[in-house]
Amino acid sequence: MPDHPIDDLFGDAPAALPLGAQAMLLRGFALAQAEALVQGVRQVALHAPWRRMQTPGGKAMSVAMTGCGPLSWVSDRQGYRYADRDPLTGLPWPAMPAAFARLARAAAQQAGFARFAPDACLVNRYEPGARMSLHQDRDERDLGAPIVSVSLGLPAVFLWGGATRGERALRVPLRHGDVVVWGGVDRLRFHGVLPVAPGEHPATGSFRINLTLRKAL
DNA sequence: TAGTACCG
DNA sequence: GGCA
Repeated sequence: MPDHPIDDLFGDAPAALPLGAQAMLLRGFALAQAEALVQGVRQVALHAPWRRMQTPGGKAMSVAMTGCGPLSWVSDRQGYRYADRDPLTGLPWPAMPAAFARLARAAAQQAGFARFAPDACLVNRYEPGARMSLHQDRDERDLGAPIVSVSLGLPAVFLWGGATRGERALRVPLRHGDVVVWGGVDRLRFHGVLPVAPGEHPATGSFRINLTLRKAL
């Protein structure tokens, strides 16, 4: 039996599910905007190409990334940071598509965070087998703003952990159009993504796309 | 340690 | 899944 009320979310569920005191899964929240969001991702990737970043330890991540907005998150042997230019091209990151910021603000408000104004969007592209190990989003200056994470295309299992790496992580299935918002006391929760299973989705083909919107400054 | 290897 |  589950030792958490939402330990198994593979079945049908309400449109909004609490993952913590200040963390919420908004099922299908981005569905109506999904086409515009995917088109925005294509536009961003034209100017800031997909690349697999290196961890500070020198290992390549399995997830291909790009970004948009005044700032975007980067990782290399030097460490994690936000940069105002794409290290690959030397150019400023592409502007954040209006649909991204609009969706993020609406999702944040729905989850109880008013006036969320993201200035950074990290775009993650998962091919089958790609994963993200348990980590914290802690490179933003102002940890008062929430994180808004939008799932598009292939489904994935989201790992929703605790304040320490050791705490058992909840397994949350995420599908096309789902949005997860976390902030406040849950802002530094560990989280990750299990390896994505092979498949095809009408919106994204053989990929899962994840938009992660933050206030970096 | 936003990763992988190896062990049970 | 847990450990280094």
